[in-house]
Amino acid sequence: MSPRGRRPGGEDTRGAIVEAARAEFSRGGYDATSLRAVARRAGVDPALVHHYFAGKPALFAEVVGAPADPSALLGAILEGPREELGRSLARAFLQLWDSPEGRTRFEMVFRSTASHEESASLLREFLAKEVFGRIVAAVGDPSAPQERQRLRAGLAASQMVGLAVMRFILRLSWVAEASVDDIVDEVGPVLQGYLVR
Amino acid sequence: MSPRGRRPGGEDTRGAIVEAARAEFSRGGYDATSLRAVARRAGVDPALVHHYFAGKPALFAEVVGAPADPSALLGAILEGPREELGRSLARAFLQLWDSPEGRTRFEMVFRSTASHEESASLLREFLAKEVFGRIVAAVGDPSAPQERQRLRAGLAASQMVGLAVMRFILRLSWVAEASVDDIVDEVGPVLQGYLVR
DNA sequence: ACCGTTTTTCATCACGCGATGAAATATACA
DNA sequence: TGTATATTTCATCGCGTGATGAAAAACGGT
Repeated sequence: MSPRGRRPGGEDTRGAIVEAARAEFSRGGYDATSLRAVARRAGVDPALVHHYFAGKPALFAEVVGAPADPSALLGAILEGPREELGRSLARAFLQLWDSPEGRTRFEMVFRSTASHEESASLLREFLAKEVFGRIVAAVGDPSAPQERQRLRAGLAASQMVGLAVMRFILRLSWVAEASVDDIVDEVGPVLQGYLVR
Repeated sequence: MSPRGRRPGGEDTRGAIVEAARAEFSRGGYDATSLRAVARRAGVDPALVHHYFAGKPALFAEVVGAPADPSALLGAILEGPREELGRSLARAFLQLWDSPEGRTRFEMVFRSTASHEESASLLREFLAKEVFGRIVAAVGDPSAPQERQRLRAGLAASQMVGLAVMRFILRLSWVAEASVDDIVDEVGPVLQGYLVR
């Protein structure tokens, strides 16, 4: 490969490794991704990956830990008109995931979640606390018991997760090839029904 | 382990291997499951797995290929009263998956789907053709373009898949611990709205 | 009682994995 | 210039994997 020793130009090798890791993790998930494959893609010796990151878990944490955090996005939606909440949510999530990086991030998290119990816990707690907990708190409908509200919020989340699975993982053509607008027309009212009663 | 040679009693060793494989595939999916782990669980030498099955793919095919086929179930539902279709579907799928073996099968297929592109194609085609294609054909609403109907069927499928992911994989407590009746009350009308307009 | 067949373990092979410590080279700063 | 430091590859180790061929033991039919 390259000669030994430090490279001439001021290249961001560490960044290249992270980028390569993101690509590899997003196809195949956690277990199926090898440090050697990451190194290969980054054009780098496997030992260098170990030099920068303590091990595979640390590398994974680095990759998923740099979040385009959805809190801001969510806040804006929750302050919009209440009768548009379902459609706004649907559109926001779809646009978030339809971007190339969002899509990549979703696939990555999903695949790792499926194959790695630890990731599932992380994602579960994040979703419950940071996303849907906030929604429940914001659009609270006092006429229903809290249990019911939470179930409804969970089902709204289920609809979005299922949608993403169909569109990005399973790629069922009826869903994968539909336009964002058409999907928002259908899913918006459903979310509205779950969340604002 | 055991002495060499054939075992005394008329044990169904092949069946034990299949059972062990089912258990192992269902936790960890395709890639993360090793033939050695299957053999270990079955109390058998790894080479014996190879004796009965040509290799890992063949073993996997054997395990997922024995289907409790949902066609019959589906047929019964489609002949029931149309205004109950959403609730019937929701209840049927939930009961199917809530049984221990159904749950296991779902986890297995899901994990393999997530980590193995080939499985995703299989599942996609099966869902489109055998399940939701039939629903669309049966409850066809001529006032909407076929494209729209198919999107709606796909979204109904998404809701059920997402529900199962939340309940069985992510185990978000709000959804995982709810009763079947409560979920049917909420999801039934949503499916009804997607499918029968 | 014999012999062919089936079932089972044993002993390997080659390979890819994650990890580690040492060596080589470029940069940074005095 | 000289020397400390950061960056990078090299050479391994030990382990688990999927696969294969041969040997041993029980069964089944005659």
